[in-house]
Amino acid sequence: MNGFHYRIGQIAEQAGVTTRTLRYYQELGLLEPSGHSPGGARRYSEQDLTKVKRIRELQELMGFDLQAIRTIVTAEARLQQLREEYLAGADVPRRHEIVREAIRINDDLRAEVRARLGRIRGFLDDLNSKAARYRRLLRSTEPAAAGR
Amino acid sequence: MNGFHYRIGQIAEQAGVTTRTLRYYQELGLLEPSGHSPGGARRYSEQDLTKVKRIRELQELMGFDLQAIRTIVTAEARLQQLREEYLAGADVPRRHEIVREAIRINDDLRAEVRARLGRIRGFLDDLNSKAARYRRLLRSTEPAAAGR
DNA sequence: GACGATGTTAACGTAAGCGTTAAGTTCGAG
DNA sequence: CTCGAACTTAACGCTTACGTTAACATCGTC
Repeated sequence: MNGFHYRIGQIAEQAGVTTRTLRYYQELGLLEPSGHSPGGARRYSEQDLTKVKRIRELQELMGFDLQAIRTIVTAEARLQQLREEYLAGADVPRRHEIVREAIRINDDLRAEVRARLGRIRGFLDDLNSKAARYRRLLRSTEPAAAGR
Repeated sequence: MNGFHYRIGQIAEQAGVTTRTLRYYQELGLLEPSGHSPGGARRYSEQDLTKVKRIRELQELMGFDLQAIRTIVTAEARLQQLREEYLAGADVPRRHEIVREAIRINDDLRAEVRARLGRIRGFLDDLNSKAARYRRLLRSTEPAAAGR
């Protein structure tokens, strides 16, 4: 059902990384390919591609190292696992446990993202007021120029 | 007038870095101490501390490497130089040139910061909708619970 | 079934950003 | 003037996140 027909080179290109990077992520336990060819070559799914892009986002936008990212994606994989258990009709206490953990991880991450967002906003505000100052300075040396 | 009485260890502590980091920044031409003691020890000013913090912000918030940061802080140092020339009564075309360059650098940086801000916002939106889904999932398995 | 493109593992290499150590010098309080 | 804390340069070390190369296997198209 869930197809995994993509080769490593294709996923690498789509994600904007190299094949080395994908193998390295696997080494770290960050991203296991969804399947393998008869001969043993890695085969990836579209979900895998999404995961790679997510890892990159966490790296570039949040500046996390791969160990921290592993914690996050592991938690998310657990939720995926829950969905399967859920569909298979797992016992309720177990479901609760996993969802609560997912919520906790998600909330932590959200808090960090929000904090970062705030800091960047402040940084941008600084830049904006600097920009205004620069332009005032420019106008003050060029007082008689009308709009063009 | 402009005092530079701080020792490297004090600045390092204030900025949350080590002395090694400050010396490394100097190696890279990122931050020259404002002065020296008679014996040759580095002496920093409060402005220097501000610069260090700025470098750290560009590193942590924007993910720039130190080479890119060097370009930015160099441009800002040029503006500082302008102020001195300005006060000394430099010729107008030169002032224009430098201010325009400062504006260009500032605008480029602002564009990058805004882009990053947008991406992080999108990322946060994703997390928020995920959070909502998780909580719905939790409520669906716990239908009869009132507020506690 | 040939064969070029693409894949495999294993190993060493590399750049950035400092950490650490060594061996000596200077600072400043008493 | 002394003496411990803080500084100096110089050099090698270390971690992360891959890049690169070698030597070989497999894929899939003709």
